Amino acid sequence: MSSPNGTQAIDRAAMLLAQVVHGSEPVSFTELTAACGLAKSTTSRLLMALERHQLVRRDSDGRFWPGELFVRYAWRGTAGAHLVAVAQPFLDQLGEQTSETINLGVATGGADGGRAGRDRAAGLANAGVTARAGGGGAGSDVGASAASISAGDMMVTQIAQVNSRYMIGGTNWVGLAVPLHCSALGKVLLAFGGAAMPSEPFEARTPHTITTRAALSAELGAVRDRGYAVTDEELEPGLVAVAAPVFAGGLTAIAAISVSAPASRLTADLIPVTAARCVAVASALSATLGGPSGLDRSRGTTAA
Amino acid sequence: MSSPNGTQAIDRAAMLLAQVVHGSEPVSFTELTAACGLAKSTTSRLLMALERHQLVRRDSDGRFWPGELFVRYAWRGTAGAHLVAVAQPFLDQLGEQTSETINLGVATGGADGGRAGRDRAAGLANAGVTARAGGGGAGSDVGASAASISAGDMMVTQIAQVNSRYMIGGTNWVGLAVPLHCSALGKVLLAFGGAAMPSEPFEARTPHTITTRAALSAELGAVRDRGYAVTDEELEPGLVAVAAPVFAGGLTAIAAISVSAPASRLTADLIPVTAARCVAVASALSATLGGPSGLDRSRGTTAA
DNA sequence: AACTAGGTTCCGGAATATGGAACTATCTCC
DNA sequence: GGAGATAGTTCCATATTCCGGAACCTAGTT
Repeated sequence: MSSPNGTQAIDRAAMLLAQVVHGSEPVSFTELTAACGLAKSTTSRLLMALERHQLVRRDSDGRFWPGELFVRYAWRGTAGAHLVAVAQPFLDQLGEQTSETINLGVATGGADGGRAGRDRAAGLANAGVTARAGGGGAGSDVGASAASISAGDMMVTQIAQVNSRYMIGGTNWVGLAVPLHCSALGKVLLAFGGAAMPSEPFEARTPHTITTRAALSAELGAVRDRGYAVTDEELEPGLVAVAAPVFAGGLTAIAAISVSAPASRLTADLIPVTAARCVAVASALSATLGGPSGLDRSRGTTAA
Repeated sequence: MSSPNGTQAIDRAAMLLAQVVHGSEPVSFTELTAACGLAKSTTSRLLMALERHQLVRRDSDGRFWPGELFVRYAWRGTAGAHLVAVAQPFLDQLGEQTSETINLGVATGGADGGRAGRDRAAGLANAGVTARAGGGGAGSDVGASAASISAGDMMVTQIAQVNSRYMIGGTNWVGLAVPLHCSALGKVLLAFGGAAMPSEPFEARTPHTITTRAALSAELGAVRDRGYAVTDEELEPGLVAVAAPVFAGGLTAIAAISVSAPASRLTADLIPVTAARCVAVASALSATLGGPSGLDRSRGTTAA
């Protein structure tokens, strides 16, 4: 009835799995039965099967975490490539809409920089919690002294690109890292928690570059309000760009999507509509990645 | 018969999923039916169910990749914490065996450093391949110019710890980053591809610190041969440590586990046996994460 | 146009998953 | 310390759900 596909068991198991992987908190057996509306016995059987296959893991409190298969995948080093693969159709779509250069960027660098830094930060922040899972010995000191690491600023690296259809447009920027304070991608990551504030002084790439922390903070507030960032000849003379954040189920942006064009084409009147398209596409990607769509970040738990 | 648990469908689906996530290459439908020994119709039904739930993804060639749920998880930022959680029981075990300070370390930092750097590197290296998945527009330039990013050396950051049982032992090093060339964790990461070679000159932390690239290269060769690294008062006078690599299904170490002690306790005669324990535990963790156990890295595909 | 490869849909049959109830283990409160 | 509540697993008869062979479809090849 509910599954006209002949895959009821798998649909249910996948539902459980999604619940476990989705939430940042570990989930209890009872919460899962309730959330998925399954009988206790069924839930138990399914979860034990998932655990057997390392798709979920149980801590000593009996709560469920994403299993070893997920951890392995995350550390395998292919997640970056897969983000590009997942994002590509979205970037293509934006490219078709705008005809301009589209980029996907992530934070990198810093002494404890980029994704590594955020992983580590999250790891350390949660370590007090997660250590409990160990069950046994001395894990209690874990979690102290996390904040002291920092030197060298983060940058934003462009990891995928769709080329402009015009003859004048962005060259190939894939692999290129640029400062956060003067790029649209960077401003978005800063505004939405995807990167740490760089240290002063800010390099003045052009006469329009924002060079003070106060001015940048104000700008980031505006970015949060609008939901997108703009750089108007702040990185390179004649280059205008807009960017919007990509989320993956968390509160912080994991990446950003930008549209870049010569100032002569991306004029002031065109910026809002272009930015809106950029935001829409970034939101769609976020939704695909399980994040809250756009700026509508409010829900707590999933209902039945 | 095969599944005495009443979860045949899920066992089979999990088997398919493991095949897809395990391999670094995308897997074709036919390969999956063969590898799992299932009927075409069954495989088709199961895979469609998995795809519906974003557990696998199909590219334009019809081959299967890990799904959005995995990508989302990997970028959610909790993978670091979960590595700690998964590793903790192993670290505890090693702590009980040795009574000394145990650490789990990962590479961080560098201008394109740590995990971020490796993700990016992998992403860029594979982008030519994965971009095809996009189906549509201009992805062909993607993949060029990857190698040019580097400035500032990587370090190794300790992300979990088990304390020594002795009164004299390691203080809390969680969150602390140390140079690669003079730490056992760092040497292991360097030897097994988990970190990039630092630039000269190497800081001489003690009179025993290795300070030349040639000497370090030779040492790393020895580390690869032995399967573990030793630092004998090279980081701090009186501090001796051994470390072994952790793999997660790839060729490069994702982390390392170390045993640290005062030189007076971890004497030359004790080093081999302690190192052997460290290697055994690191291999066990690698196995849990799906990596080849220890140094025995040879198999290609999984058999039936 | 016929053939092959790769994959999906259909359908009857029966193996398999289901869920209520019984059971065990752990807390909590009196 | 015993009764009761809470959390989760095992059991078992039932029929629902999944299985797999065969037909079918779509592209690419000769």
